[in-house]
Amino acid sequence: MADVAERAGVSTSTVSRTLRGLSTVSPEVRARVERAARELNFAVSRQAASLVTGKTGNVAVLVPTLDAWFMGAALSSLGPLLRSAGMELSVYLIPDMAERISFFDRLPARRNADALLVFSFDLNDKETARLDDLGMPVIYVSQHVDGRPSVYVDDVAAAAAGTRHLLNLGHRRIAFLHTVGASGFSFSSNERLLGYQQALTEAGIPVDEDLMAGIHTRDKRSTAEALGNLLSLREPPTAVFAEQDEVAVAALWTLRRTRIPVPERMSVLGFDDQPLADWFDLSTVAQSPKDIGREAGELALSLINEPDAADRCRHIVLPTYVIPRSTTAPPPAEEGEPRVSG
Amino acid sequence: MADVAERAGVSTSTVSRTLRGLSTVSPEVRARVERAARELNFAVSRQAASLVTGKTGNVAVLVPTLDAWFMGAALSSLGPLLRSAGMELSVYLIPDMAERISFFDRLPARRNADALLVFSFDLNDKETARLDDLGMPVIYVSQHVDGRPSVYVDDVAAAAAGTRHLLNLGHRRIAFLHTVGASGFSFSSNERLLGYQQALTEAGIPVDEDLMAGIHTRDKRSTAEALGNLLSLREPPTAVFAEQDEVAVAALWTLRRTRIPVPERMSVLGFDDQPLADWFDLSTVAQSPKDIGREAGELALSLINEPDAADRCRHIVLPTYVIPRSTTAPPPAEEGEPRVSG
DNA sequence: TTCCTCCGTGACAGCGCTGTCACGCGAGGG
DNA sequence: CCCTCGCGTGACAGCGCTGTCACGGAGGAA
Repeated sequence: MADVAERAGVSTSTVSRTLRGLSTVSPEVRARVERAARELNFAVSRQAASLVTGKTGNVAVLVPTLDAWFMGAALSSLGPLLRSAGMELSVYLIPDMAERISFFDRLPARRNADALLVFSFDLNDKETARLDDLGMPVIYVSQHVDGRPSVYVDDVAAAAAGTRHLLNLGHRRIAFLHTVGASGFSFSSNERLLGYQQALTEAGIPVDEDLMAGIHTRDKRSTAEALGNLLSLREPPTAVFAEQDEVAVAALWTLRRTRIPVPERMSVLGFDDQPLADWFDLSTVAQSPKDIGREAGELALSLINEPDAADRCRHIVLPTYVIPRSTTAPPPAEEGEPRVSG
Repeated sequence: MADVAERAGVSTSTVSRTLRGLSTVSPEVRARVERAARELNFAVSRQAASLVTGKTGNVAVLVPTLDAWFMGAALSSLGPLLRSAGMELSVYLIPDMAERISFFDRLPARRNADALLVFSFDLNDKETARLDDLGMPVIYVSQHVDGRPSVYVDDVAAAAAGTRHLLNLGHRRIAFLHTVGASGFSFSSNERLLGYQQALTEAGIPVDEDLMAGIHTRDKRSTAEALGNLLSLREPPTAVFAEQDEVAVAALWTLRRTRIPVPERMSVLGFDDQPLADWFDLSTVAQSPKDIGREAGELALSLINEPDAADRCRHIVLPTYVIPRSTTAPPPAEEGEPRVSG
């Protein structure tokens, strides 16, 4: 910066003021400084600046994985948003328990970010408390914690809506494919199961353990086995509600293979509305990770700029939509007169 | 840090030495300092440290998107690797041309990272030159630039191998589904097309323009249209080689819908070996983004630690494998006596 | 004219660390 | 017994910025 100052014939103070866009610089000096900076290919050091201002210009995100569609989509809207606010994005990828423990033990994000976005973790109280004294705004994304800013969809309501869609079509035996062991999504997962159960109960249909199967994502055998079990029940289901589109598509594939016509003999409903769902014309419950990412980013920026604002613990709940495509229809006639609605 | 020093009854120098793990600290003092640091919940400020050392402790990655399977997988191995080396990961997401221009104009990564990994961009000479005087090692990933360190698979050879697999099965009319307009992957895309053409030429089969179709990913109609064209040719193909698994799966789905049996009437070969490919039992040409990410990360770390090492412009070429699954088989008999091999 | 104000600018301290150098002390050799 | 050596420690400057304050000069009010 001293070089720029010398070249422009001004002090470093003036260079600093110019480069930060402060208004108390005369246009002519400003032009000179900007030219000098460009000629010398100069960029201010964030490190040095942050040492003085206390702001790092960084936003950290804590994610369990980047493999999942949800993360990619959410970060795709978050990244450009932060950049346009002049912020950098630091990613802390915590794929397993060992990394998780080490993260919460050492909290490497401390002092190295102005805000932290925690994605899709099912944190325990101790971990949440640890984040509380991180000294920066912490925003919970795709999950919610009382008294802390959170951005999420209401998975319970969404799953209940999906279930009601099937109920309204006339289904009475509805299976639920529950994902287990997928790193980082147990929070949503549990809520979706709950929503399914709530909707059934509300409709006066008993929750049947036999109709709920645990699936290991990324293991296609697991889906085939679960479907095999369901199809060999004394009273098999007429519809399958999968907690994730990937699982729904795997189910679709298995069903087509065994020549069970979808949706004539079996309805299939997914959750998420990934591009995958559109390809397979899969009926699904849609959420928008792009919107979630954007809202979370905006909330982060607002909390950074005014840490004492009223929305210090605001909850932003984003909508979901049931999207009927070609894989859901009324059950076969012998199952009872189908009702037409929803 | 002064607080820790006071609490431990030592100087800040000693605290610094202890926390950096330097050996010239007596065990007893080390223990005292570590306890004090833990009690005060102290973490060193990277900003301040980097001001002195000139090292930021950051590795920046430049990516065109995070939606793609490739990026997620590559970063999944890169992230933990960097963390275990005590480095942070900064992501620069450049989804469109405007962001790209602005990135190369302002080079925000300058002075804020110790190395830059450029993923899957097809950079022009000017952009490459701009990165050259960034003052840090720049590693090209999933692409290659002469004289610069690069980590990639040989897409030409891989596509040629895939094509030969189909040729060896006896196919003579092989279509190629070429992806166009997918942000950030044009480099690989072009090389794969080239490999397809090379293998055909080598086998003495003329390259037929009619057999090469451009597909827009994430637009299922585009695949259906392309297949429609291919199936209505005077001499339709007996095999389809898609440059990406996603497109191959879309093709598979369209073919199953139209009751064209795969692989009996039509073979389908993908490229990438995403989890998707395994689900659909799709034959494919496999690459391993995890390995690519890991190699790139290791190369970055080694260039950071010894910038003048011999591998300043090393090219690391990772292997690919043709994985035959259930979607490739010899063509129908009327097409000529199938040869059995490959 | 004199005083005051205000705008644009420069000088300088200091943010929190690290690297260097100097110092004290006990051990070992002459 | 003295000198040297080396280990463990402390003092201090300085990394590249920003924020504060002081200062000079132009312009308006008294």
